[in-house]
Amino acid sequence: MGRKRLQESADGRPTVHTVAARAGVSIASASRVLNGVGGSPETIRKVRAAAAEVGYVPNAIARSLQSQRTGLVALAVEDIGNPVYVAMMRAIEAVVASSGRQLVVHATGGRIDNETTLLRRLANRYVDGMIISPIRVTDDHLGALVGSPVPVVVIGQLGADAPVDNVRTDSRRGVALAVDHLLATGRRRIGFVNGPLDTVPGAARDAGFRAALARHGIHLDEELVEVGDFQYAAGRAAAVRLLARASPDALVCANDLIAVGALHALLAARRRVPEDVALVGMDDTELAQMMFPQLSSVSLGSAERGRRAAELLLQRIADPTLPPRREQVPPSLAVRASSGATLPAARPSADPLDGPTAPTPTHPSSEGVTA
Amino acid sequence: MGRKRLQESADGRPTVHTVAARAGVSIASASRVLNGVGGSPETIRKVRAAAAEVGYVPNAIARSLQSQRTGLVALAVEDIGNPVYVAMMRAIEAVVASSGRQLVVHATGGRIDNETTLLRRLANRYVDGMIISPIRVTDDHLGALVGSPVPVVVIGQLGADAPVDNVRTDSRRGVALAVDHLLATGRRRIGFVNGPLDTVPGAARDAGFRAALARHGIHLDEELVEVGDFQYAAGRAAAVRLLARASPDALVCANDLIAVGALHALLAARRRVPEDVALVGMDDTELAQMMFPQLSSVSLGSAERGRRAAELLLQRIADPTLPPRREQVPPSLAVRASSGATLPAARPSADPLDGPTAPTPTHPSSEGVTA
DNA sequence: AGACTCGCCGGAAACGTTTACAGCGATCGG
DNA sequence: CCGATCGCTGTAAACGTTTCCGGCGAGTCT
Repeated sequence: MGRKRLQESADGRPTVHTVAARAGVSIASASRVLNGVGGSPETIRKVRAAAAEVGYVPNAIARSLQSQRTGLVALAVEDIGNPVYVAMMRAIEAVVASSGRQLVVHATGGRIDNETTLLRRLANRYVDGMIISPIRVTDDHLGALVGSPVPVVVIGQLGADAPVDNVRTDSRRGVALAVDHLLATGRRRIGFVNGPLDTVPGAARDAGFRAALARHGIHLDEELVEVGDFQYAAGRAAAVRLLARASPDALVCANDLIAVGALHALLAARRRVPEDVALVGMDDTELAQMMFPQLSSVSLGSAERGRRAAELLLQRIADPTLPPRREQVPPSLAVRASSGATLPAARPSADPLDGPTAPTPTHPSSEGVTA
Repeated sequence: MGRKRLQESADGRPTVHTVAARAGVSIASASRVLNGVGGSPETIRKVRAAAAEVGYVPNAIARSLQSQRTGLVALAVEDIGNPVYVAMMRAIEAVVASSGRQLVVHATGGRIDNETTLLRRLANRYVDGMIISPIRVTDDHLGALVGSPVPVVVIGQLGADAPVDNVRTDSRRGVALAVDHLLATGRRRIGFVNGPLDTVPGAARDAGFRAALARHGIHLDEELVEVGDFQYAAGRAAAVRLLARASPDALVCANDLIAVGALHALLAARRRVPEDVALVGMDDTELAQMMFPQLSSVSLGSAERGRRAAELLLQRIADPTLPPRREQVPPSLAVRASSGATLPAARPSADPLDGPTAPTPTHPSSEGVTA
C-alpha cells in the first residue's frame, strides 16, 4: 500500500515525477512542457494529458527554492483598521496583484520591537520585498533597513541621507493648508488635536501647525493644543479635554479618526459644526465623506503613496542595483461642509443630498485646493 | 573571486554550510545546534559563535520545503475596506499570529472566478490553510472547497451537507431582532435597505425581514423595500430612492455601511433620527459608534466568527483527520441613539458625551440584547 | 557524402534545509 | 575486565522543482 518512491509527494499528491512517469518521459522534459518552454508536439501532448489525468499542480515552495523568489510582498502598517491604511493597502494590493504577486499583511501595533523583528526576519527570504510605514523611526530601524537582504520601501518621513527607497508627503505643508484655509474663512482661535509627539507624523504636524500660525503672525495659545493618539476614542477624549478649557472657533485634527472623535465631542457639547466650530481632519479617508456634516480633510495622498511605493518596490525587485529613490506626493485640501461656512449663511438648497452649506457634492471628491 | 561552492548561497548570504565549515563541524551538527536539539557544549559554542559571526539566518523556503508547512494562512474576503472584514481580519490576525504564523490577505471583489481560482491555487501549497468568506456560493465553489488539498474554513452560510469547517451566524434572526425592537418601540412603517438578493447574506436578510413582519401579522408594503449593494454610496442612493416614494418611520439596513448612507440620506431630507425615523444597521462595526447619532446595529459577531474560524483552522492544520465542524455565533442587538427614542422624550443629561437620548454611553459596548 | 547545425531529450546537479541512519568513543553495570 | 548503553557526530537522502550539459537523430550546407 506504500506509495511508490519518487512518484508522488508525501501526502499522495502528484509531482512532476508522477507526470513524467505517466507520460513516459523524463522529469526534465515534463518540467519543460509544463513551463511552456520547448518540447516536441508529441511530448507536449503526452505530458499535458498526463498532467491533466492526475491533476498535477506544481508545488510553489519547491519552485521558490529553485527560483529564489516567492511571489509574495509584505506590507507592515501600524493598524489595519485605520482607514488611511486601508486605502493604502487597497492601492498596493492592486499593483502587487497586477504583477501576479500576493500581499502579506502585518499589523505592528506601532511597537518598535515588532517592526525591527519584522525587518530582521526578512532575512529568511519569505517575501520578495516589503513596504513599511513606520510611525516611529529609530537608529535600529535604519540599521535593519539598510542592511536588509530584500528590497524595502518606506512610506513616510525618513532621515534625508538614508539610502532607502522612500515615498513621503509633506504633512507640515498639509497642516499649513488647513490653517490657511481656516484663517481665510475668518476663523481666529484655531485649536489642534494631535497624536503622540514622539511619532514622526505627530512631530511633523505639531511643527507644521506652529509654523503656520507663526507665519500669519498669530500667537498660539497653548490651551488650544491637545494630544492623544491617532485613534477615534483618544481623539474624542482629547477634544473633550480641549473644549473643557478653551473655546476654539476651529479645530484641526491630525487624523480623520481624531476628527470624527472631535466631531462627536463638539456635537455632544452642543457646538454646531461648522457654524460655531469649523473642523478639518487629515488623510482624507472615506470616513470623512461618511460623516455628517462631511468633513473637510487634508489629503496626504495615501492611495497615491501606496501605489508609488508598490511600483518602486516592484522595480527594485526587478533590478536591485537601482540607486535609492525618493518620491514626494504633495498634500491637498478637500473642503467640505465641516469647514464650509464662515457664518450661518442662507443655505443654497442645491443638492438635497449634502449637508448644510456643503460646497462639494461629488462623491469621491479629490478636488482639493492645492496651495 | 567566485564564491566557494556549497559554502554560501547564490547571493552571497551564509547558509548552514557556511556556518558548519566555519565551526569545523558537519552541516547536520550545525543544523541540530541551530534548532536547539542535541550537540555537545563545545559544538554548541562553536556553532553559535560561527552563526553569529557570519550573521546566519535560516532560509524559510528551504525549511518549508522540508517540513511541508509554510507558516502562512490566507484570508479571502470581498473587500478589505469594509469595517466588518477589518474586524474579522483583526481577530484572525491575533490568533494566527499567536501561533507564530502570518496572514496573507486576498481581496476577491466578490467575483466568483477570483474566488475559485484562489481556491484552486491552494493546491500549490503556498499556505497552510485558508479562511474564506464567500458572498456568493456556487457548485464550483463547493467542488473546489471539498477537493482542496489544504484545510479551508468558510465563514458564512453554506449548504447543510457540505463537509467543510464552517462558522456562521443567523442573519435571519438578526434581522428579526431589529424588527422586533422597532415594533416594540412603537414603529409601524419599517423600511428595509438591502444588498443584492443574489448574494447569500442579501437573500437571508430579505427572507428574515419578511418573516419577521409576517410573524407580527404586518403586511409588507413593497414600496418600503429597496436594494443596492453593500457599499456606502449605493446604500445612500437606495435610501434616497426609498424616501422619495415612501415615508417610513424606521429603517433597517443590511449593513452598517448602508446604514451610514441611509443616515446621510435621512439628514439631507430633513428627517430627524431617531425622532422621525429610527435607524438600525447590521454588523455592529466601529463605524456604528462613530456616527452621530450613534447607530443601533445588529451584531453578527464578526470578530467572534473570525476568532473561531481561525481556531478551527489551526486545529485542523494540526490534525487534518478531524471531522468537519460547524459553529454558530448568535446575533445580538446593540441599541444606541439612532433607535433609542420612541418619541422626543426629555433627555436624561447623563453623559455629556453621547448623542441625544443615547442609552448606551460605554465605548465598545457589546451589551446587546440577545433575543 | 561528410561535417555542421539544430531541436529535442534525459541524467544529474543544484536550491538550503531537516533527519534517518550508522559509526564511534566513553561510561556504566556486572 | 568486557559487553551493553548512551550521547554525539558525520554521511547522505530526502523535500519538488528548474536547468545545465552532453548525447543523439535528422536535417542542411558545401
